[in-house]
Amino acid sequence: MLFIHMVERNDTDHLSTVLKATSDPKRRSILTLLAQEGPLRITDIAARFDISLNAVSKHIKVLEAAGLVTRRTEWREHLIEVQMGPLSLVDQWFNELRSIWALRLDALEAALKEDDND
Amino acid sequence: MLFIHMVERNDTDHLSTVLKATSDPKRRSILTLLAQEGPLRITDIAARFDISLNAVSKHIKVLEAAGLVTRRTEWREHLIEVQMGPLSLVDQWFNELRSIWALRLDALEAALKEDDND
DNA sequence: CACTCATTCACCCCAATGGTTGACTGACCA
DNA sequence: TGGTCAGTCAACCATTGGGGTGAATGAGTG
Repeated sequence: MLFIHMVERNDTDHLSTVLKATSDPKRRSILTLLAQEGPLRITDIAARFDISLNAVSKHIKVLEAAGLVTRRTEWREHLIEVQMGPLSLVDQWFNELRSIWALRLDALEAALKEDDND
Repeated sequence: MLFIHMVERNDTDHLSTVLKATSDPKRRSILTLLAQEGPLRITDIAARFDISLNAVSKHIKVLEAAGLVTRRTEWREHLIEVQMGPLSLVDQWFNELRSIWALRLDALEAALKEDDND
């Protein structure tokens, strides 16, 4: 089983991890870079940003834990690839929140209409 | 001008703030509560969760800074109301990332087809 | 003016985060 | 086997973050 480190206790935790991972501008830049250039090595990523190799390595680990990135160790290099999957977890939660909110407004509106009839 | 504290230096910062604000499970719970029950006082919110009034006050400030919540000081109470607006900022960024990614895949596919013709 | 209630402020605590440097592992090359 | 390159580990530092307590503010109410 690959991606063991990506498994989370529950969805709430995973959602938190994804949101936190994307909340850092540098990590978002990394994701964008990977999206446009395809799989890259840690070293390549470090070269683009004014950041130490070590710092990039840590960022990648955070993204990896969120499942936003996977690692393909090929040859002696680690190829890092972006993954869009986890984003839908966020979409899902947002839409849930929005629908809960809309539901309440609908009920409120209905109640007001009811009031009109009195 | 209302919502001065909500104004951010730039969109990137605002996006980070929104993502960070939503990355905390307790804050997400607060947002959900507000979505289903409508505007509530800080005290009301604190009563639902096993958390001090002070902690809630801090969370609200974080959500407020992200624009995910607004405060209507009515009477002697602060009514906190959820705002869906900032969520679309995240949607937007996600969709941008996805389209950058898709674009690269399309180009790759085209290149492969080109290769077939040789 | 005194009292109460809602919220914030000022600190303190501790855990986590982003960053650094320097040493280490592991794979390939000569 | 010695060298070089990719990446991680370990230790450290400064900052932030979530939480708590107790005092202060500020707007009603009596």
